[in-house]
Amino acid sequence: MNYWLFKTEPDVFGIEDLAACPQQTARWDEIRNFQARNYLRDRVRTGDRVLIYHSSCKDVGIAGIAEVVSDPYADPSQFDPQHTLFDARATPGAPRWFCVDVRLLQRFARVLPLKELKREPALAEMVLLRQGRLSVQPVRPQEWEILLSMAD
DNA sequence: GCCAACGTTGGC
DNA sequence: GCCAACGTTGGC
Repeated sequence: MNYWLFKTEPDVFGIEDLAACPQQTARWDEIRNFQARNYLRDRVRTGDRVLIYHSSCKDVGIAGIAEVVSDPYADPSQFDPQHTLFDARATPGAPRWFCVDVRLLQRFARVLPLKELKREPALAEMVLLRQGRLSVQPVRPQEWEILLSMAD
């Protein structure tokens, strides 16, 4: 079982939107970055745990945790000519982009601010703090534990 | 809205 | 394959 951090813009789809979905479950799709795609396709599996991270918004930080409830499958949006993320180079036999389904496990009482993560020495090696612009990224088990204790 | 960082594209 | 130009992400 692996740990991940998924970024989302809450103005588009945030943790409150996930909470409002049937079974608090939604498709995590529209990933169009190769590094993120490779993690999704090759490493993310049913049962993995995910930090839901809110970006480009007022309260930037970790909003809660979710569980991956499907193995990766072809992101349907790549095949839809009406979709802004339609990819003419993708076919059902050779999809280029992938998604998974996630189910909300816990919405934190408060969004754990990015500012606090930056202050915590034990989190200095987090991918989130080391590399920008990666919407699906691995989280180390020890980082996961620290983050959950910080959220209490 | 600014702008730094970084990914992608395309000419050569 | 290099690298400049361009586009996007994302914090502030």
